[in-house]
Amino acid sequence: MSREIRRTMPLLSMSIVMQLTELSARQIRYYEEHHLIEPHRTEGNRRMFSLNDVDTLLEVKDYLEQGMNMAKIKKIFAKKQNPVATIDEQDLSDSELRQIMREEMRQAQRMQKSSIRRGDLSRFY
DNA sequence: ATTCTTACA
DNA sequence: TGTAAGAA
Repeated sequence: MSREIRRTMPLLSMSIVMQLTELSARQIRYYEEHHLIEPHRTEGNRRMFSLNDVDTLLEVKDYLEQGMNMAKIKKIFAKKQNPVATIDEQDLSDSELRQIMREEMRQAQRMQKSSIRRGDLSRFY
């Protein structure tokens, strides 16, 4: 199974993601409304999150804890998807840009160090 | 028992 | 953002 599939496969319930991220259901749903994540839905309309969703939420949480508002966070993710086209150099300040880069590094480390090994998910159930 | 949507002190 | 209400 490719790594891409493992990270996008929808397998985490709301309650589990709440524990993993320490965010409230209200917050998680709110960030979804703002298109920061797009969890899959089950037949019963329940949200199913992927490991990528969890990583994104953790990144959002970091920005939030540093006092950033939704507007700025949305710009950050927008730029992450479109690094060239609509770049307004004055959109984000230099200090904000540096802050973003720090989070990117932190994010990159999480991707490497915390690889989910066989059996690891069992403790969540 | 859990999660979903909608609405609001 | 929290929380309550009603539905699924």
